[in-house]
Amino acid sequence: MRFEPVAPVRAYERVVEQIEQAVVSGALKPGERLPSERELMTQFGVGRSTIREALRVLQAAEMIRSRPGDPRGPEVLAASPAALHRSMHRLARADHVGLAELLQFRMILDGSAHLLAAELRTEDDLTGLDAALESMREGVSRGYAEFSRADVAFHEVIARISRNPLLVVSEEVVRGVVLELIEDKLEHASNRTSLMRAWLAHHAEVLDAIRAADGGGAAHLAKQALYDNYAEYVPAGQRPLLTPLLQS
Amino acid sequence: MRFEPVAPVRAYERVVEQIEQAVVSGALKPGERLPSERELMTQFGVGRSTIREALRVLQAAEMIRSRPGDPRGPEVLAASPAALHRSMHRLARADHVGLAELLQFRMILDGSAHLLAAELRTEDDLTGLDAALESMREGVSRGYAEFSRADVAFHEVIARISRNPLLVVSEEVVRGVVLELIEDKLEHASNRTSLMRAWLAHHAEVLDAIRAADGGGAAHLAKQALYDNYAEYVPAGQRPLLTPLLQS
DNA sequence: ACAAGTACACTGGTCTGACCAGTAGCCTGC
DNA sequence: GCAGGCTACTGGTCAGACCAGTGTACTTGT
Repeated sequence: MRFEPVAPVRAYERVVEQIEQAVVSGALKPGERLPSERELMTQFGVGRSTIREALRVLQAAEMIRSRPGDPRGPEVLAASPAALHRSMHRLARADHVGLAELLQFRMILDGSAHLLAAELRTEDDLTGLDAALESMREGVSRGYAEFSRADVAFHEVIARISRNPLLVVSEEVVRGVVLELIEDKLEHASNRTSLMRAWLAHHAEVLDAIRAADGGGAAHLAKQALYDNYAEYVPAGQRPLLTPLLQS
Repeated sequence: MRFEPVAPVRAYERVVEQIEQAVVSGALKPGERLPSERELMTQFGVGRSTIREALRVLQAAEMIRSRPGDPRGPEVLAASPAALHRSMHRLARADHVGLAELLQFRMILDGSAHLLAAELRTEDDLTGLDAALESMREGVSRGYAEFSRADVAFHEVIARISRNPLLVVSEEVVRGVVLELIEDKLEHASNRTSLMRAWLAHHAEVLDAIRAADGGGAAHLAKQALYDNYAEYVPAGQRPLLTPLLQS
């Protein structure tokens, strides 16, 4: 017989627990309102600071939102990937996670997203991709910022077609962190126009593979493109981490 | 010229921002201590309730931990996947992320981890895997709980060999969430011994592929095993989401 | 009758001050 | 040298207060 160590349970944790339970059980649906802090304080039988700390925790988890002056009370929010985004972002910026690991992870996610997109795409999806590619083409002549935004939009369409929110969020986060790490180096790139043309050509190729429902081909193109574009920023000693992904 | 809507910035948010910045920039390393609440209150020039709400937010993000009575003050924690786990768990229990998406994501992660492991494994890694497999073999006769723990250990070794913390953490989190979702169904499985034997055989097969440095083979085996074991719990209509991943 | 404007009751955000139980380290007494 | 108590702190909680802001209901002007 072993005994478990007991942790003291704070009052605000009990409050969080009860409210969270009400939300995940569906007793409180998104859009509904919590009682005001002063009302909660009498219902739970604790002081207002305790209630407020509990609400802060729930607010940090994107479960509720409170606005000063609103007599209807704090609002229950729908589940959103924002909290996932934040915690993954924090983890990715921590130590032991360098550009090599991020790029490796992104190759995995991007490759899989392209594979799924090629297999699952509908006709509507294809027209959406056509439109995204078209605005990239326009973006070439309208400056790097515009082009970059169109590029992001293209990737988002791909991720959406794969119909997996986890994939979408993870890829978005990793892409953001990668760009943060190398944006200063990208700034100095002199031949940005030719880079944009190369990117455009690559996306056209990917779109062809997706249209042909060639999942393996699309995945390989995506991973190869990431490698070609970013591997130069990875320390040479770590590049062997990336090459195995290019084979499949 | 467009103007952005401005959101009122709360005092506690500024406090969170500054402390978080100090942590991610490395000015405050894990194990170090923050000043006491009363000291922070004078440094930031705000009241204690504001400081406490900020600390609650940071604590909910697993960045700090405070114990009453400790004169050294709140402790800065190392980056941990706990927050990621919580937010992914919450998202998984919400709509739009069901078992199908989780399993799909896990097939991607697990497959990639096995691929990388097969390509990057050293001799030491192989002996580690042999040991893990051996304790699984022992676990068969020592009950499901023991076997399950050895199974988890095996997966952790695989993930570690792939040398990518993001992959390790993501896989761990997704595996945990998947198990939570179906653990009640697994409880009732009558033929657990034969299930364990099948799992064991599969792991031996995977280990052979890794030993042979056959990345594609190991990845395919891993994904196929996940599909074989868990697809029955996925609604039939969503199973086509999983099959494309088995082809590569 | 209706629109515009105003008053009010209430919201969340913040501060102050207080009390409590508990801890870590010092400091005594042996 | 060491066991035991002492003390100055810690975080957890509560109570009460003030403020700027909001939504609503009511009043007012037309």
